[in-house]
Amino acid sequence: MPGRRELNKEDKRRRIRDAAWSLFREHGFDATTTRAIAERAEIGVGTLFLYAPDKDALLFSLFRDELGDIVTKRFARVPERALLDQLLYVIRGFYERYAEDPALARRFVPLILRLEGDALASYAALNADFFARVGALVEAAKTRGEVRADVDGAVLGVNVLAIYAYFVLGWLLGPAPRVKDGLASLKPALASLLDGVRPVKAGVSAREGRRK
Amino acid sequence: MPGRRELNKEDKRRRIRDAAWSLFREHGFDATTTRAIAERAEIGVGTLFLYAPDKDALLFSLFRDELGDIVTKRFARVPERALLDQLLYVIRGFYERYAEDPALARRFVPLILRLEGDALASYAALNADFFARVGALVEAAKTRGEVRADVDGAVLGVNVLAIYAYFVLGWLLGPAPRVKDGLASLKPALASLLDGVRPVKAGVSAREGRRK
DNA sequence: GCTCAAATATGAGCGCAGTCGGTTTTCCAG
DNA sequence: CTGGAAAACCGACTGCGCTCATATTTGAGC
Repeated sequence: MPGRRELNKEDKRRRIRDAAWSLFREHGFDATTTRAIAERAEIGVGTLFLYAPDKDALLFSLFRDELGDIVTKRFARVPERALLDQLLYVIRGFYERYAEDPALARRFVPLILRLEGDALASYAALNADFFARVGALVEAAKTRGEVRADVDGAVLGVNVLAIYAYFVLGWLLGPAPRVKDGLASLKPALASLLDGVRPVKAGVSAREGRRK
Repeated sequence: MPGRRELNKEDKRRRIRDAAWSLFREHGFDATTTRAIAERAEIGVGTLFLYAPDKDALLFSLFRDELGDIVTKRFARVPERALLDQLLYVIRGFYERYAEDPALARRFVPLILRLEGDALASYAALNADFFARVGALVEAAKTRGEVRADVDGAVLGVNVLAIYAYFVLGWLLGPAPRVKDGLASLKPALASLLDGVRPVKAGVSAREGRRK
């Protein structure tokens, strides 16, 4: 049962998030001062740093929360189609979000490589959730006969994320990333990964089977 | 013919490099102030920023130069053995260097994702040089019959770097990276990549051929 | 050797992120 | 309702990265 204290904190958290997103969008990450964020959120500077250990961590948590929401929402509405299409449906959510704020996204991604302690743990949890959900899709695909029964869903999840990460990185670092282009280059790579786990029909290799 | 002006600049560059490495090693990147670097290099703070656009760029250029040297030196002494061993000989140079300063290396790697302008160009040049040298090794391996004649050496170079990057990243982000562990996990991945380009002997697949 | 413009060097100063000792708000036991 | 402890908040302050107006050094032309 949340008391006044917890409600106030929740409200401040919301105001900080809104203030930070709007200012980062208006002026960019570097040109936005922590004072300006505090002012728009109607709190003192000192208070801001009670809610985020530093400015980088603030940006990181903004994106991490949204990516978490995207995972939840997209997996809840996964289309009843082939595994590849299901994966692309989820991943499209990431691409669309990044494309909304490409400059901020470019600032966000390198932060992942510098995570430590709690922030690392929270990101790892997000990743683990993603793996598990991909694993569930893979299991369902097995019952449909799209994937060999002996494939480990969790391992496949890791591979999917690795390939996604590699492509989204190249896409983000390039000039003016467009969702369409990003998905177009990712799709064949994922398709090739999934080809490797398709059940092999007698006398026909997985790759040839797909071409039919 | 270098005049006094050029000699002075070269000397300052050297002093800055030495001062920065020693201080970064002693106190870490964040705890080292630009004032301290300038003082140990016996120059003014303002002068330091004539030689590096900012503190991050300074760390970046230190590592980039050393990695460039490693590429040159290691490729000059590549052993006359199988392609995989040659690649691992070169890459071991990177692992050993990173292992010397793991904390600084962790700070360095994310900087690569934020490169722009001249710094990006200089890093791209380093990469291109690496690809070309790997390409030369691949060509030599072709004449020895280790690699199929139709394989594009440059493309293989890109793949080698991609796999290396993936593994070195995971290794660096883990606790207390040891050279032995890093190479042990990288080796099978590279071996698998090279298996894919081995000449196929009649009636024996590349992978089975390797197992003999 | 002297002159002077261009190149190079300098450190006081500025704006920022982040801290910390003091203040206010919240909660609950009595 | 009240006392007081704990939690939350605050903004003046600190120390840092980086700038820029000024000073110094260099070397070509004479």
